Amino acid sequence: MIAEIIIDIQNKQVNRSFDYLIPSYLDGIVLIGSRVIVPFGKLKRTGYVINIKETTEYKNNIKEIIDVIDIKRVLNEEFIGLAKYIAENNFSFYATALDAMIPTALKIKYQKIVKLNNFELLNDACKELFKKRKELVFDNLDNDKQKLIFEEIKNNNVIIETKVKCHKDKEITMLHLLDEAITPSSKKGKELLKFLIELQSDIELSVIINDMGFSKSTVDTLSKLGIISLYKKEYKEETEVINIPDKIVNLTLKQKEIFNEMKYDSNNTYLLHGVTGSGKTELYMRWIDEVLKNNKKAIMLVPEISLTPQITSVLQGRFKNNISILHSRLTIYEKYEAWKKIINNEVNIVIGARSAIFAPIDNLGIIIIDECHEGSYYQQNNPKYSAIEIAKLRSKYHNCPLVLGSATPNINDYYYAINNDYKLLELPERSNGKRLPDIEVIDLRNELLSGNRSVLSKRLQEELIKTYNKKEQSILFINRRGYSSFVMCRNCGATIKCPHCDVSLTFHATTNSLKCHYCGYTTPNVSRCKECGSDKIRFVGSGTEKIIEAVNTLIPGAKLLRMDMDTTKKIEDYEGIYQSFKNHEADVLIGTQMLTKGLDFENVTLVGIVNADLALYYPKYDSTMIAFNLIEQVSGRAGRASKDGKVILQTYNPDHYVIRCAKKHDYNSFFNEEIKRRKLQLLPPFSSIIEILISSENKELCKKEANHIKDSLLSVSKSSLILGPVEAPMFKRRDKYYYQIQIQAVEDSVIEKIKYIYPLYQNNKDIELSITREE
DNA sequence: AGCACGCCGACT
DNA sequence: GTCGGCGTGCTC
Repeated sequence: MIAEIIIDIQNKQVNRSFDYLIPSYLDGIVLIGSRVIVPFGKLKRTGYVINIKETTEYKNNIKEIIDVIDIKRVLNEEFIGLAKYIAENNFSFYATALDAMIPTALKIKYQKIVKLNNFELLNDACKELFKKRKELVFDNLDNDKQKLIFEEIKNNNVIIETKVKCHKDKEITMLHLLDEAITPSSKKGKELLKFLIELQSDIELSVIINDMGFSKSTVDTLSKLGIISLYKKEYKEETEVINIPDKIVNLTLKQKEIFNEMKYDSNNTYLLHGVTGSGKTELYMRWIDEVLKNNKKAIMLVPEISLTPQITSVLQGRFKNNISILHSRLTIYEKYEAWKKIINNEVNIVIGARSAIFAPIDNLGIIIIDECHEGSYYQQNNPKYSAIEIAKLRSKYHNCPLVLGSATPNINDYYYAINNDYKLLELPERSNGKRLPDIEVIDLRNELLSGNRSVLSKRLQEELIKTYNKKEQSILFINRRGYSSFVMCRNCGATIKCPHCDVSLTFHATTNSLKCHYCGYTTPNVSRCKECGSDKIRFVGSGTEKIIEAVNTLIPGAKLLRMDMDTTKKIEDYEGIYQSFKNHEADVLIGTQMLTKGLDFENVTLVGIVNADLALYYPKYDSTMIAFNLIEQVSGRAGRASKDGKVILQTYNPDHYVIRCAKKHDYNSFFNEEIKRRKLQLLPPFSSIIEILISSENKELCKKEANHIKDSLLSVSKSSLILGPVEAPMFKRRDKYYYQIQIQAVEDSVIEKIKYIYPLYQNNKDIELSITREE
């Protein structure tokens, strides 16, 4: 038999299958989805079997498969199909796509162990091998003995198990200040000491070197002098299982109606449109329950940030140890353990972020994607794919329903739903009967006119005080981090920019430094303008720290908590802040995007959106939708329990339809406005859009190539609208320049051309292409 | 990816 | 004359 094999090399030139002969002793062992070792040119490489056939077209000498890696295959026909889809539709290599479906642990060190199943039935030569032992290391056996073992596998007398060498958990080196009385002799050493004294806490070595720019030798010197000590900290996630007791909630009439709409033996896509707090999770669990009753299994995807005790503990409470939770922060080994459990049918439910859509579940009964509008379901690279697309394919393969749940569905999804491509399930009310919080819109132009220079409007100030006095909690939302968005010289107007990227540096008060939000470049704060020497440097914009300052001044007694990328680098930080705010250890929570998602605080009655406009002006066609979603999600944090909530939204654009519709929590009106605009401008879902991002360290070359690409696209286009090339929203980042071309109303001829052009740049070291397609 | 073949410049 | 640069092409 002949095997079609994809070689595990991510390169355009070998991005196709090669035929190999399956030696007879591997017949029935090498299957579709097996990983094998093959001779490839002068080297040995691993390969994936994607098909098995009788004959080959290849005219030259065909080579034999050397060995199988997994006796029990790690992939099957379904996953080979998915990989094919990803490779052919997302501009990625077969090898990359296949690689994404296998747990990392299996790719590194593994050992095949031969275990005895039935000693008596073994042939004599094998009996000899097992005389003294119960198990053997397969790789230590010579070729002939291995062949004997293969026979015994087929007869089921021995079993092969793969043992993965446990990887040590990642360790990070920490720097600790021991004795600040000793003075180092070097200039750099003094600088570092001063920094550490000001910092008042331990810090990662990597931050000192990569972000602060100190050298390892400076650190070593201080360590030798006994000023600091270095120690290793384990970087490990202990997922604490908080088994909250399961409370069975009675479904409302509306919920019951929706619950009964589910057709379990169909591959329907359902769009569950339910406002925050409408009880979507309870429905998910009931559907899963039904599926389990039919001896089928379930996958549920949630955005990464929701993978915190809140939602997982609810599900764990209901389904106990029948559920496997796939964190992205699990160690390689833990992920492998979870994967093995799924393959061995020890769990029937998988919950996880994007990549959990590849969970090796064989008997799927339902797939649920919560908060389906979230961008995190798209993987940008290696390989590029949409978990929702994959979910649709798996739903077809298993003939099981797919549920997309959201309070603010993507325009496209809602459009498909009202056109009956999806089944629309509407859940318009909160399950506790509470109204959604009122949104009060504050026109910031009036604030400025009346002389209020604070980042907080008069009304927001009043409400903050009122809430504090009632001993209730508030959340302030801002979508910028750091103290201010940028630092500017009042005298000459110069801003301080990152030397590697086209962005202004952000001032961070805690370290008194300027940091590039994008590449992490950090430099000490300056007191004088580098251009004109003036000391009139001021901070423009309003980041988290500035708001904290304003609230501190407003209510000196209030305890504040901050949640942004600076305070919340790890999931534990997030959980810590979440728990502490939930326990009312602080009165006001101030933060960025992070706090828009899934947080459930009973005592929060006020939400302030400090500036709603920033999201509106992001230069992408769907920025309006993102802004609307953001406002809805943040508002949903107010008044979740018995108390009514209130939202204060500050904006310079009170008349914008996004703000008008969000004020009334009116998704349908927003949808109608938005779909009108999209129809007019020929944007998705009325056409598909392709964005080509061309990047290079050489600005001129980049521009030249971008124009070149545009010209060749124009030559095949009849009616497509080809825009650009223009400088991308962030023109320069990490020392590279970015140009973009946007294509609307994409024709097949243009797609074909792109498929032709893309590989041409694959091996180009100077130019990089990135292509995104939206339907 | 890795390796061979092949065609031009600066050296013992 | 040849050693070695890296452009191009091939691997079942």
